[in-house]
Amino acid sequence: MTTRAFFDSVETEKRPNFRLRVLAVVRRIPAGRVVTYGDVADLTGSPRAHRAVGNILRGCLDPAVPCHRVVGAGGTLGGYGGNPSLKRARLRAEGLEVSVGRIRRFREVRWDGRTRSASQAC
DNA sequence: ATCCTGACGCGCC
DNA sequence: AGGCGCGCCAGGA
Repeated sequence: MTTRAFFDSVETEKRPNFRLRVLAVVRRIPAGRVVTYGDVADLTGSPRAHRAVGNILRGCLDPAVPCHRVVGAGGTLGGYGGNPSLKRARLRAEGLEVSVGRIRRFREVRWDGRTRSASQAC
């Protein structure tokens, strides 16, 4: 199944597996951009499921899912399976600045979920 | 079906 | 400014 077909199937279903929706959203996050757990929950259609989102990402080992781009509210780092340093490294590798456990210029790098391509001006 | 657990969020000390 | 506690939701036992 193509990526597009996968997204479509997820979008069209009324109440598809929450996990699939979460993964679908996370996969859309452009490199160099971040979203909060709450944002992901919102994009999946369950605005208050932010906590469940973290639960889902907890056991996500799929490299196709850039879960390091999912951060805490306000730009806090959030969790990463006990490897916050790895999360920082990956974010920095994408050009993001992290200081004292917070994403710098969070407002600017926060992805709104609208664009799928990373047309991000530095 | 019920209870418990969190990679959370946010209001309140 | 920082920490604590309660609320919330989907999964798994």
